[in-house]
Amino acid sequence: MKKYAALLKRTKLFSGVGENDILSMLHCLNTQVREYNKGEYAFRQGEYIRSLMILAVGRLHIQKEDYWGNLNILNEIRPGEMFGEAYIIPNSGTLMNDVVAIEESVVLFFDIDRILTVCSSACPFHTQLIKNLFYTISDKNKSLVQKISYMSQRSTREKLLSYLSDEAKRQNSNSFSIPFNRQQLADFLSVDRSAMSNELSKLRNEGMLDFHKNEFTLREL
Amino acid sequence: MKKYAALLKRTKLFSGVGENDILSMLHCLNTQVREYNKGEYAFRQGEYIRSLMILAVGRLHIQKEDYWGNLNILNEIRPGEMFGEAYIIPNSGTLMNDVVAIEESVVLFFDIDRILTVCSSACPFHTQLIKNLFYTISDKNKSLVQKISYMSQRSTREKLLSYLSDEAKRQNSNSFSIPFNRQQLADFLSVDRSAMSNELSKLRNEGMLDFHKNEFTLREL
DNA sequence: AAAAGTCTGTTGTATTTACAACGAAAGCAG
DNA sequence: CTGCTTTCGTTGTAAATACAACAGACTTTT
Repeated sequence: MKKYAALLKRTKLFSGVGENDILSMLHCLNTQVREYNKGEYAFRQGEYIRSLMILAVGRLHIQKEDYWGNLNILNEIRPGEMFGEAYIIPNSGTLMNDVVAIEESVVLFFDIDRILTVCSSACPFHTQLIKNLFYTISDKNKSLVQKISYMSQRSTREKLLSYLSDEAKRQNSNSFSIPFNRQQLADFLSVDRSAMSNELSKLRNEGMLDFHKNEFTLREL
Repeated sequence: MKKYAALLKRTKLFSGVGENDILSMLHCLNTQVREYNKGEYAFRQGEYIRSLMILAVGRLHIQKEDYWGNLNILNEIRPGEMFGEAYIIPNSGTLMNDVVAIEESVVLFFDIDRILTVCSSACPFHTQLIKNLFYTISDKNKSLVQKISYMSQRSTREKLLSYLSDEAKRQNSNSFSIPFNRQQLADFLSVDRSAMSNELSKLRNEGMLDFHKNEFTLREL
C-alpha cells in the first residue's frame, strides 16, 4: 500500500494531506487493491457499486453497449483519476456502463461510507478528505454543466461561439489559448472536425475572431 | 425561518431530518434569507459564491450572455431545488452564469464551510446532511454524464436510440414509459421536435421499436 | 537533409437537420 | 356537445452537417 501513497498525494482527493497521514487514512478507509489484466472488465453494467475508486496504474475505458449491441466509449480514465463517484447513491439504480481495462491496471477501492461518516477522533484529516471529495465532484459538475451548455447549441457555429465566449470570460481576456487541438475540440463539442474548421474560417472571414493554432482572439462587431 | 422548515424537510438536502432538527441546524449553518423582485439579478457572471442556495419561493433562471450579447437560458430553478453547488470551490474561478428571478423569489443561503466542517458535537444530523449533499451532487453528476452520452451522438436517430436503450436498461424491460412529451424529449436531446418525430416514425417502420404516446417498446432485430 | 507522420484548412457531394406549415387526434372548459 | 388548445405526425424546402479526399504546413525520426 505504501507504494501508492506518493501517487495519492498528488490526487485531488488527497490534496493537502501528507504521505504519512495518507497511509493511516488508507487503513481507516478500509482500502482494497485490485489488479486487472488487459481486456478484463472491472465492472459491468447492472452491478452495484459501494466504493469510490482511484486508478493507480494503467488505463480504463468507461463504455456502453446499447440494446442492439453498438459499442460507445464515453471516457478514458488515467492514473490518479477518481471514478465511480456518481454511482454510489444508495437505492438509486445500478451502473449504466461497463468499465474495461485497456492496459494492465491497478485500482484502489475506498469504502464510501467510511469516507462520509466521520470517525470520532482517529483521523484529523478526515474533514479535509470530505472537503476534497466535495470539491472534486463539484468541480466535475461544473465542467459537465458547461460542456452541456456548449453541446446544446444547435449549430457548429453556435457551439464554437459559446465555448470560445466562455473561455474569454474565464481567462478574462479576449485573447486566450485553448487546451485542445482541432480534433480534440471537435470531439469535445461533438461536431465534425472538417466542418468545424470550415466554420472557424468563415468566422474569421466575417471578422468575428482570429486564431493561430491554439491562440484565439475575439473581435468586437 | 420557521416557516421554511416544512419546505426544507422535503428537499433532498434535508431528507431524513425532522423539522425540529432542521430548525436547530439552520442556526448552526448560519442560514441567511434574501428576497428578490421579479427581474432582479440574484447573481451575476463573475461573482464569487461562498454559499449553497435553496430556492424557497418563486422561480429563477440560470442564464448566460455570450461575448456578442446573445442570451441563453440554461436552467430553471423551482422551489425546493438546490443551486450553486458547482460554484463554491475555493480558488477556482467565478460564476460563469447570471441568476435572475423571473418571479418574486425567496432564497436561503447556507454557509458551505459550516456544512462541510463537522461541528464537534452540536448537530447529530450533520453527518446525514453531508451524506445528503454528497448524494445529491453525485446524482446530478450521474444525470449529467448520461445526458452528455446521449447528446454526443451525432444524429437524431443515434441520440434517440442511446436514450431509449438506457431507459430500457434502467427500467429493466424492453417496454417502458418516459417522463417527457415529444417537445420535452426533443429539448432534452437538443434536437428539433419535428425531425425527431419523423425519425421515430422511421424507426417504427423499420421495426426497431414501437410506441404509443409515452410508452415505448424496443424490438429485437 | 530526406522521409514519414501529424495537423489543419479546403472542397464537393450525399445525407441529415432545421424550420415553417398544416391537419388529425386528444384533452379541456364552458 | 361545441369550441379552444395542445400535442403529434407529416411534408417540402432551404440550410447545415458528415464524410471522404487531398494539399500544404509543420514535426519528428532516421
